Amino acid sequence: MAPRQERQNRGTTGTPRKVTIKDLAAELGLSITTISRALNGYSDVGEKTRKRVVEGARRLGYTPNRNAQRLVTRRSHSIAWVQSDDDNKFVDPHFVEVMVGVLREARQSHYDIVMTSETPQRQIAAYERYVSDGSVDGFIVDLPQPGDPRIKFLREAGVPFVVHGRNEQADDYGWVDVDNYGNFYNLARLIVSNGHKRFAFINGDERFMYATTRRKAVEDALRDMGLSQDSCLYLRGTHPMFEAGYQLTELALGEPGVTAFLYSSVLLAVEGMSALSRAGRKPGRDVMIAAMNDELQYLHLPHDGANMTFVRSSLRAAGRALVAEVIRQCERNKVSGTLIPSLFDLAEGVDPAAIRDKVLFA
Amino acid sequence: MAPRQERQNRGTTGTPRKVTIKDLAAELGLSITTISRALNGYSDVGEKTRKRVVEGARRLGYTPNRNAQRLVTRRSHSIAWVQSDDDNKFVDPHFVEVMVGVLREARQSHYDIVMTSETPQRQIAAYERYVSDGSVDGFIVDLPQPGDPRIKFLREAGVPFVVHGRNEQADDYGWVDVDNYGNFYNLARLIVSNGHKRFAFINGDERFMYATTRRKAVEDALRDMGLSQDSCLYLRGTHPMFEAGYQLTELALGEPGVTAFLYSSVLLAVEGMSALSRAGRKPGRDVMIAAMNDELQYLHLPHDGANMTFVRSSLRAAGRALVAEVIRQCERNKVSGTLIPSLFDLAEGVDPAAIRDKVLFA
DNA sequence: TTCCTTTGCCAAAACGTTTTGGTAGTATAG
DNA sequence: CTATACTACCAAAACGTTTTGGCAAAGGAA
Repeated sequence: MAPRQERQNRGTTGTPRKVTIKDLAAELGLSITTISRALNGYSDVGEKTRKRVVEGARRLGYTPNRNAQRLVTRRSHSIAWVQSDDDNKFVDPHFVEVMVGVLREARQSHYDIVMTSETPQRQIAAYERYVSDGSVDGFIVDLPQPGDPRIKFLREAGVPFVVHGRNEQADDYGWVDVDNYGNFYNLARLIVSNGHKRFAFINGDERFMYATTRRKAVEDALRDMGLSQDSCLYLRGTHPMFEAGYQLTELALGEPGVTAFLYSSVLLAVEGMSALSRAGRKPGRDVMIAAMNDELQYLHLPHDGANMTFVRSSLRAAGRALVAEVIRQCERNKVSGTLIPSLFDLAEGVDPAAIRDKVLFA
Repeated sequence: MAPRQERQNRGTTGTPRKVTIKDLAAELGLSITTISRALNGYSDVGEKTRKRVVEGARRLGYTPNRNAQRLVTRRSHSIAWVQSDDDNKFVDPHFVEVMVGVLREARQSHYDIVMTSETPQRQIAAYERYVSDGSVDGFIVDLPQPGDPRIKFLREAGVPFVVHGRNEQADDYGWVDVDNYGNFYNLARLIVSNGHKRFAFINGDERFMYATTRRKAVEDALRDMGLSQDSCLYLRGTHPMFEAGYQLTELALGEPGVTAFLYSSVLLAVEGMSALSRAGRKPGRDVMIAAMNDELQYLHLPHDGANMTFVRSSLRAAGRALVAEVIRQCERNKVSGTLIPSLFDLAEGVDPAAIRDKVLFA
């Protein structure tokens, strides 16, 4: 019978074997238990010993093997962000903006973000895989739709996740969102109270909740003010929102009596501006322009941007909040919603009387 | 100093215990060895048995625990992409374009992409952590600079990695790149051979290799044609390239004798176009416009885009190649460079005589 | 003195896989 | 007939940690 051999490094690479907790224990004449507990800050390790361990780890270049930690603690300290690879999602600057926040917060919290793209048909399969193979602790879900199957799946799986936005079942899960309803309700009132009899509302893609919520808010505002729905020329964009701003603005210019424009994104508004200026309309003088401003980093507002009225809210902040919430769930099993603050930036001469709260959220 | 923690007891989660290989073995009356080997396609498992195992796994919903696999195989099937969080990187559409390719290829190859952002100072520390804790198999490196410390570190660590671009030590590592030198050499010759005595070259940020390589290519082309370096009005942009295109084009318009414009990115070119049209210059008639076209998905070329001359190359393809290369290194330990093909799209009336190869790479 | 805490350390049992080195049993060759 | 090869399975070791349940030694209280 062959004696048990000490198995060595399998690979034929020249890289030296990594130093393990066992090596460090041998070097210091301590048990691996003590090494582990010293490095993890437990109180049953003497102060001198802890110092020795920390110093020894530094000297030998010891880093705990994360895969072993993951196996025994059943925690990966990673969260998955599954993207829908439909050829459009990624080129949306709104998405990139959220990503900056997500990555920044994850780094500060010592979590990893595992990014994947999957075709729309295989989305659920991707979630299923990550849930059952234990490679992540939680999930970020994007752009929820009504009755979103991803949310259904994750809820039933009983795994931590957070949604950027709210659909009709938002009581049942953790989310991060801006006050779409309140903001657009206020914007519609603001436009009307500034004397405009008819305005165009150029919305985002109605497949997504944020757009349907905004539409309803505007409709409700009109109704509450006793106005006909016809006061609003409603135009819906597609996702993402490039080009639509220009074309839909041109279209609206052909309609009679439209003196104000409400855009679902500053991106649309900027495109609309060039259609307006081409048509010889001047914002702040001939027409009123209002929009949701998501603080897209790369977008340089035109010089006459001061003539637009914005509800401003940071998508980066939303990204950070997403990660913070899902980590909270991972570590404390508590689910909550987070409303991202919004501010009104009024163009010169605009009367704020109709706005219920100038600062919606502090 | 981290606060000391007391002993923890494992919380009683509500979720049911996951089914392990042991459960499946017990269910089927087989050893865990056989289960493992059956599912991993080894030949020493009978065909009937394999069927039974696969079917049983499906029935019980068994998925191998990825963390256990990672521990024992020393393979994570993940690759890290460490971003430099300098507030600008992410908003660059070029980056997003690469990302689409990276994520797509990773999915198809069953690898995960672990994305992190780190401040420039802490970059190396991030690489160090990932190298030593075993959580990834390889790395993607972006936007190399001359003497890039990240490349130095990864080479010395002896770990698989691939660089998008080449610096002066490109023989020593795997890379994916476009033929920056050849393309810009040809573009400069093309401009001159079409009769232009003086042209503006609006380049990217010279901190990065792609920009310095392009500059050298243009200089060499002028020298090889026996022309003074003064034939080229050289203007450098910063990274990323928003706004610069407009301003630098305006600046160049103030210089005498400039009849052609060479842009390092189609993004700059589009911005330059509006400066040109504002100045009443018409591309294809008064001025010649040439640019590198990275096929940015979201960028809609203006209607008169047909009057520009492009070298076209897909950043998505580059993203895919990056992942393919690093996986190749992980699995076969072989390092190689990949040149992404480029095509010339000539504007109407442009004489291609000066181009050494119309299709640089097939 | 005796008894009870507290302090500081440790051996061993997990965690869930893959891989090694087998061994019966059957088929094939000589 | 025996020797050999192949087929189909398995027990146990290993991967590198964390956590459990200890146990001596020292200190304090009675």
